[in-house]
Amino acid sequence: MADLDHEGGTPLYRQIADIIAAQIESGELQPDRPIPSETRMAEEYGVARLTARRAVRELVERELVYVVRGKGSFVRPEE
Amino acid sequence: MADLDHEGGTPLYRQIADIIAAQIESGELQPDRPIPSETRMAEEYGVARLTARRAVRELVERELVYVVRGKGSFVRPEE
DNA sequence: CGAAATTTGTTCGTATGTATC
DNA sequence: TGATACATACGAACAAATTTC
Repeated sequence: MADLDHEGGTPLYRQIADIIAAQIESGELQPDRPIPSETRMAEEYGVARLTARRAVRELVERELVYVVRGKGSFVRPEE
Repeated sequence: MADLDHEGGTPLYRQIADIIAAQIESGELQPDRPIPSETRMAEEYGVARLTARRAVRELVERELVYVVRGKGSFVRPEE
């Protein structure tokens, strides 16, 4: 699992964000349920925590995720 | 705010360092109080974090600032 | 009540690659 | 050729909120 392209074009954080986004849109990750923690994602995809963190930031900017400090990051429910 | 001269002569990092230095000398930034973080400065002046970092290095070389890893950069108190 | 574990938040430290002047 | 500057990425330290026991 979690084969990222370390070569050219797409940054790792965006690749990860795209994977999570797909899981949200497929319903694999459900509204108001947590997505994997930054630490978990870092392990999962073999990246640094900060890179996982950037992926989460991307998802927040895409309005797919909201974050609660000390608790986790969650799938944003539909309007 | 924070209009830097992207044209000729003075490097961006030195321009930023000069701005911070002026704020220190005016008392706007006080001894043992933090100066803006590298990330903050990067946003503020529209430069890369590494460029902000070079500005901080300049200030350290001028003995106006000291840096503590994981905490921040601070105005160096008078002798 | 408190201590520990988990999780996000923020900061500086470092390295590589690319582009521009 | 060298200095400047940007983007990405990993590492390390510290801080704060939350949960669990």
